[in-house]
Amino acid sequence: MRIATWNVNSIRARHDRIGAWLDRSDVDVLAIQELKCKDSQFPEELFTERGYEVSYHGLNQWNGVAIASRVGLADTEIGFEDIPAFGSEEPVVEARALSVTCNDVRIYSLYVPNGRELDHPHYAYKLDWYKALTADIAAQLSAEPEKKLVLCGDFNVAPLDEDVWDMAEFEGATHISDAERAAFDDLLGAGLSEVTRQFTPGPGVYTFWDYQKLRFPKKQGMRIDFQLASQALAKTATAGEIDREERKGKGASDHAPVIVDYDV
DNA sequence: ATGGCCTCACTTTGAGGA
Repeated sequence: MRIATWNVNSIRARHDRIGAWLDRSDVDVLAIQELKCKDSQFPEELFTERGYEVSYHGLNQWNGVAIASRVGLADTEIGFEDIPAFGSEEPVVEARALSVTCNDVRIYSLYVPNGRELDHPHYAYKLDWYKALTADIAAQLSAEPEKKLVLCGDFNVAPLDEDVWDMAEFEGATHISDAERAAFDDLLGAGLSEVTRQFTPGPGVYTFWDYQKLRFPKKQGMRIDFQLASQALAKTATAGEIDREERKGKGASDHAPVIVDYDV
């Protein structure tokens, strides 16, 4: 079973590139983040024409998550237990989490909040979001230790110093702070292993390159997109890759697809 | 040439991204 995660940065702007990528990537399941559209604008035919079922959740021009599968797709859940809301006036639960079951594997598509600045309310929201997600996953794996489950997504944390091109550039910035890295580690502590790094070792290996300042040609990126699998699933991982070819050329997303093959 | 972006919307500037 071949599973990919990809922050596409607008499913409408990326429509043709996503179709071409599906045609050549041979993935069974694709977890998508940053749809940047509401449900009524979602291009279902992009997936159904290729034999994929698809579940999606988009509220407006921000965020949005989906999962497409050609090996079955059941029990769609939007959000997770006690998912935090954001906003001071009228807090809103954003479209950042969706899960489905494909071929007996519970699969999540997650778009973790960015955090913006260390002293911004969005940063506290990001940490709260991690905490609630960790509690939900820990409860599931505690109740069912052999459950096959994988969190796919844009985690908006660079767990290691080598996951950014220059730590000096990130002094005082989000994505590399101790609290964010601790939140990511705590999530792993719920019973998950990050399965992509073993197949794509660094340094200098990234999943995101900013559109600005020629970050991609200069090889200045960040590793922030991952697959976190429960032990029962992680032990079946046989191969993985970051498709940085997909970052090339006009009209690319700023994130590359991250693919893992599981022997299930 | 020593800086260089992209997407969306009640667009023609501002917000958000990371």
